[in-house]
Amino acid sequence: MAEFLTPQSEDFSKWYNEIVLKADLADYSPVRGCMVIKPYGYTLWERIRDELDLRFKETGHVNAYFPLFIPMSFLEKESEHVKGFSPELAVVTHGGGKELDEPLVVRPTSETIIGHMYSKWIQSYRDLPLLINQWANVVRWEMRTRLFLRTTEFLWQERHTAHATEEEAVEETLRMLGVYTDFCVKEAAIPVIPGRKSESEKFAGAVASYTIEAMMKDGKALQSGTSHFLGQNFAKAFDIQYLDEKNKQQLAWTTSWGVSTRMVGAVVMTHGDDQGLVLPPHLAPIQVVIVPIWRKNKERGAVLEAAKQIKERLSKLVRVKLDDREGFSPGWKYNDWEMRGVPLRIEIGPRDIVKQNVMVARRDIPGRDGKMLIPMSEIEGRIPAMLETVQDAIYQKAKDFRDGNVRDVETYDELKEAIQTGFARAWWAGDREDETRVKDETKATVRCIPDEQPGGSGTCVYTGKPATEVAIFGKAY
RNA sequence: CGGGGCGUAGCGCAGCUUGGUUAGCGCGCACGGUUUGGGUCCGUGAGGUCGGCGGUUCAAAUCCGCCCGCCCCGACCA
Repeated sequence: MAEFLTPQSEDFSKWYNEIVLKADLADYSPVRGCMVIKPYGYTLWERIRDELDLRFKETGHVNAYFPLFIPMSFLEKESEHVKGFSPELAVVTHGGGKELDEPLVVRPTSETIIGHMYSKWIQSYRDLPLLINQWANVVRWEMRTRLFLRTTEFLWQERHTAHATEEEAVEETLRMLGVYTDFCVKEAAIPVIPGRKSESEKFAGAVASYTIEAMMKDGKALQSGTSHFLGQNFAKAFDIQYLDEKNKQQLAWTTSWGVSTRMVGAVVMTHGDDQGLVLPPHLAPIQVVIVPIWRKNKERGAVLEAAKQIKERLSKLVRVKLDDREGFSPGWKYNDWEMRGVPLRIEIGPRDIVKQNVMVARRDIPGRDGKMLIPMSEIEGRIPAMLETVQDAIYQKAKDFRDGNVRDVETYDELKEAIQTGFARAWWAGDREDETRVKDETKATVRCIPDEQPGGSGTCVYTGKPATEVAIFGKAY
């Protein structure tokens, strides 16, 4: 069989680029660093978006929209924030043919403009908490870009909240990390390690950043969502104050958190194989594809009719597509849909019609092993259940892979070895400078201080100092 | 910004070293037929400022100079 894709083992990076293009997720744009998200990729993003949005609304949030342009001076109000973002800002200096009095930045994130608005909207403790989410595009002028993983413009959701007390804001920050974790596990079938960001990795302007870290199939880490406790930093900068029950002015506590189109890349690199994408059934734009088969022209009508009926019956339950394209052999279609990661394929031909069966093939199990005959009368009962089986199976597979590539290490040498193929977990008591040195020496960074701690204490893998926490180290995207 | 690679049909490439017919090949695309249980076969056809500009030459895809763009690796980042 001819090779359609560079095998992952040969060049993972090349595999990724090829599959994103070939599966029609995205295409390069004429503008450097930007991408066009094609319908198939966008539908996948819509599925991610819808699932997250549902969860946001369940946790009491509403959607709104804030403008793309932000006055430059807003960014400058929070010193850490501007320091972090200024190297990657796109700045508009002209409008309507005239130079602007004040340059506008294209939002790299919206803490500042939302902070400004919140200060207007929040007067009393009765206005709190304020919980607003927006789905938007943002622009960060990155030096090096990759489809979905890091593009100059990307889509995301950013949710910004303001609270009366520190406890409530911290609770919100952590609660949402839980929501992201739940989404990743249940919908994207991606095992993640939730935890706290180290000093040097945290968000510009945050008191503390939290993250969910996922392991890609090449052993590298992908930060797949972040949640920030902003303390009163932005409340101070934007004067977000409220009157409490005792008629005293108080500064609010704010949080922000986001998930981006990078999640698409995470799905691709967590589940994909040498045949192409493997999409989790809960997010797959097409969950079941029906491929009709006929030998002679006179068989065509009956097969197509049966295929249509199956589609009709299934379409009430799942996202199903009938591939009735002419001029492509069934084998060609099998490969095509496998490349696109469709979780289940139903093959139906003359033999099946006689026996009232259909052949169902699982994307996650290649070849004959993944095929089974099921009676046509049972498809409504069996297909949705099989989708759940696939969903669970690919999660378990990803989790086994992840767990098999996280090593507990005690020495620096062991750490260096472990991060060649995955993550290292080690006692850690280093500061910002230690982190930088570790990065320079190993190319790996502290991905997070995981929520799940062994307890007790140990010796820091780098400094040798007593440590009370373990950290996850890995090479990152 | 440093290092590497590349730019010839929609995609992937050959041709360039050693300048010389009408610039080829595979895939894809269009049409006709054949076929379809794991990437069918045959035929016909459309499609090119050879990345751009300049130079050398009787003659440039090919040699020289400058520029532009893209991809990969590194420094920065969700």
